[in-house]
Amino acid sequence: MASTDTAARILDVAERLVQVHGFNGFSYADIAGELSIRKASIHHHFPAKADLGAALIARYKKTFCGALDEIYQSRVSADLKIQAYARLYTNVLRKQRMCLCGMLAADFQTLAKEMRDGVTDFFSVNEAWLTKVLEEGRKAKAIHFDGRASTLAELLVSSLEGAMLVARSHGKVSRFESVVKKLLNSLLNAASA
Amino acid sequence: MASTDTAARILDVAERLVQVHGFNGFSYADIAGELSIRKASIHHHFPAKADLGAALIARYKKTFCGALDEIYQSRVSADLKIQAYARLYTNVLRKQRMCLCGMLAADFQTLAKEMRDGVTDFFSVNEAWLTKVLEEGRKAKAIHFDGRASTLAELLVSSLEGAMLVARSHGKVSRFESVVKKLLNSLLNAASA
DNA sequence: GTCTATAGGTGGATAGAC
DNA sequence: GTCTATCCACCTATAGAC
Repeated sequence: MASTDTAARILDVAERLVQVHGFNGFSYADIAGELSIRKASIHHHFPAKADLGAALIARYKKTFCGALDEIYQSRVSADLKIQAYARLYTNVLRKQRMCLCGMLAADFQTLAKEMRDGVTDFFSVNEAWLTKVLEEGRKAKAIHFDGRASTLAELLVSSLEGAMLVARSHGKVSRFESVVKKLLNSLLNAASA
Repeated sequence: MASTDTAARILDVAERLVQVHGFNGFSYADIAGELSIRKASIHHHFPAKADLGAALIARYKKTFCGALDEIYQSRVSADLKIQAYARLYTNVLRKQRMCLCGMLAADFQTLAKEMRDGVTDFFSVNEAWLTKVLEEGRKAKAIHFDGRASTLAELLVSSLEGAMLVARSHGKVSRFESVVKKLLNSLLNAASA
């Protein structure tokens, strides 16, 4: 249907605008201009901007979780799974974008409750996935680390989001890549004390 | 003078607003309302919003660099200097704020050139300071790490900024603290391979 | 579903009196 | 230096024709 198609194209443009300019850095007029439609048409699909934002988060989360499932089901060692996880971030940065939810985390205090909950949940899902992979990897002796896997998972998410954030202001993907390489080497290959 | 005083109070309020809501998440009306002055008075001190933003960055950088100097001049070992550095971030987060320049890094694509340059320079200064401390610490055998100090410095800045960003959406300082503890333990106390 | 038209408000910014 | 008054562009959102 044209309806579904329009909604998807609106989400595509809005997603990029949020990832580049932030949730308060774009307007319905920007989307309308790019798609050569009227602002009112966007309101038909997403009555309020918060509705659009919530839909963006839901779709992004769904796509991201699909990628996580795919990585998890690939029968490779845990350290390769973590590397594949990091590549998800690299691919976003290559498009000169920030992670959608990382960007929304910056805008957090200005968001409607539904959007806030979506952002928080996105990070929780990521941390839960990493925690699982880390624990299994430690059990299988594929990776070595001390302490709680959940803390290490939180550290990985934090560091990857932060590396994207800072790298964007330097305009260098290479900087992100060297930092991530260092991060994974230090955290996952370090000999247990 | 009342002038200087007013300008400083404007910067105080604006700084908090940027750190909490982002550069595109507040207006001159918000500042005027809090200080019970008129918007025109703010324009007298800072004609355009970009002028206000540039002044915010300059002041923040100056304050931050002062703190860095103080830490550097304290005659403690490098690992304690790094810990003191991390506490600078913790103190910001305790006030329920994001690092000013971390927030502006999210808004980066929407900023005027002067502001962009200020943000980029803030990170460069931080990384240069950390690189110096790390190299001296390695030489003195106070800390141990492999590879280039500058890469580790970039990783530390990235991770601290990211940990603030994500912790804010969880509303927990304790999460930030445990992540930072893990980060410093893993990176600075790891046995050299 | 998409459009025109418009409401009702807020954004940053300026002119000029005091 | 601060104010009142105002400009105008833009914002989110809605009503109603097609």
